Amino acid sequence: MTNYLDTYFAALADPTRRAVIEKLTNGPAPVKDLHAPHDMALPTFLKHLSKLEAAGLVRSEKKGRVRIVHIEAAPLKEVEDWLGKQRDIWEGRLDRLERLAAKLSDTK
Amino acid sequence: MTNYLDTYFAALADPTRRAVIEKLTNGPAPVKDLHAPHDMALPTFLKHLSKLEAAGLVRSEKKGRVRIVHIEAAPLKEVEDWLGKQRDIWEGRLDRLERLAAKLSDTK
DNA sequence: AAAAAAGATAGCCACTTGGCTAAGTATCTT
DNA sequence: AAGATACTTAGCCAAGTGGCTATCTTTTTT
Repeated sequence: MTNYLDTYFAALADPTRRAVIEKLTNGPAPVKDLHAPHDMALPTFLKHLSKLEAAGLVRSEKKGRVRIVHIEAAPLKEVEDWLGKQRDIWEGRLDRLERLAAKLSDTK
Repeated sequence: MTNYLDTYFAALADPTRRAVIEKLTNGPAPVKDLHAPHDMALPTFLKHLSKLEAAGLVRSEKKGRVRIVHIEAAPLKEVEDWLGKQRDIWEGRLDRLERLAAKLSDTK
């Protein structure tokens, strides 16, 4: 039962990788640009990138000698949805079934 | 610059720990009950719990020989907010400054 | 007072992670 | 054709993670 959420959360549990995501929300970028602000060796940075890509949070294509990376929206939505669902419950909101039940008992 | 988000995401990057969070949204519970559905030794499970508590996603007090665990809402909200912020940008929505700029250039 | 219940602590292990350097492979530029 | 650019690959390492068993300690229960 290894959920995709595992890899999503794991991929986001690192400041370097979150910074990459943040930058990519402004549009695709080549590896070099993404690497520039991070004070670490390129191979180290590439490991972060490939972890993001393995998780499916990011995709990339190579054009010439440059690799262009772009964000993948859907997974982040999934993570957000999981969190939202938990919040709905702990905030005491009713889920659909409970709403329906409440409605039915109202009209009786 | 080690953000709290690091530990939040890391703590949530495991199905056992997310299951605990899910269960706790329905209210506080003792360690035994939280452990029951998970097929692993208690000490192993306790490590997961203490990781959740170290991250601040959960708190607990001991009453007699039982430890009652309850969820902490604020951190999950923070995680959700970070994700929401990213989505706002990649969906092409404008942030406050940009809205302001747009407004100003409209009225000129 | 003894036994059972509920955790806590200690210590071991295989595997992953995040960092590095060194060296290789393409693809432009000059 | 040579040199510079932009990655890529390989291999090493220390620290962290998730799992286990065995052994306490502390409350209840009987």
